[in-house]
Amino acid sequence: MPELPEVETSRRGIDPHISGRRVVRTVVRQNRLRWPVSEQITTVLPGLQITHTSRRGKYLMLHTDAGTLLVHLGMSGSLRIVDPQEPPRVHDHIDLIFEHGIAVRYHDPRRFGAMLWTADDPMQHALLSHLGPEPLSINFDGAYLYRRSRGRKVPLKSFIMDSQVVVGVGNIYANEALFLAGIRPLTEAGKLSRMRCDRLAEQIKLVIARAIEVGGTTLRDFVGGDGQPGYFRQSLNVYGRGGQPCLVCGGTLTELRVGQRSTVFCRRCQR
DNA sequence: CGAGCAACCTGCATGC
DNA sequence: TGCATGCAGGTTGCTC
Repeated sequence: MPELPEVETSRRGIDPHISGRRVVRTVVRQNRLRWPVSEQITTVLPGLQITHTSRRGKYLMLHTDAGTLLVHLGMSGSLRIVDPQEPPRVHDHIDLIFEHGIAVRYHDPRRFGAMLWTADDPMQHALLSHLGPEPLSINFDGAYLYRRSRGRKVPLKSFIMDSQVVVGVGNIYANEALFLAGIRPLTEAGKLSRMRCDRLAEQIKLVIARAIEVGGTTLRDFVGGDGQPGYFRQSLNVYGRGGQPCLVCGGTLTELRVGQRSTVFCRRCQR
């Protein structure tokens, strides 16, 4: 599930339940995620207060005075606020149990996610230090895209999905943003005109901002993920619609693979 | 350095 | 019904 909007929705969902609250206990039922779950989650975190939460790209951060918990949801991860007494379901790998009798429960069938502790400035962490700008920040615009894309021969879609270029543009939103900008995904990144860089940056911002808005109203109490209705799905123009008619021109949407990822676009609307 | 691709896992849809 | 296959929203890290 998680692209940037889902991660931000998850952060907003859990934040009011845990900010300012103390962790009293943690339970790690499965420590084999993408990397082994940091032992500090058991040895250091209990007793510490979560001062606040934040997000960088698709990484969630739970801050304490002694360090930061980095959480990544991978491809199938989700968070829920639960009663710690509630029996865990399959793939409920980790509980962070709080003083006031609630728990943040991490669920991840494919275990592509991560739960890592860092005592230092989290932004200096190897996973975060090379990340590109946030798509909704003023640092991300057409001028930036133009500058970064010069000389690059990769397909434009792969380029905007590169987290070193800009964070948070996953497969769904890459497809959607390119459709809205009217640009074909296989366009060589380095050949994109300055004007089209403006259009693309603008559509990336719009599609992500809208998804956060919708996710925020639909998911409210927590999560982002499994079992939740496909809230953003109804507003998708191309993703998952290969072979079906384009909602704008009626032409048949083309589906192919770009960098091993399913890619859908309209030959007529996108040039 | 850039580009392409395998790999990490499980669940689910599809087709024989 | 059972089984094999392929695919899934992410990211790292390998090879060339």
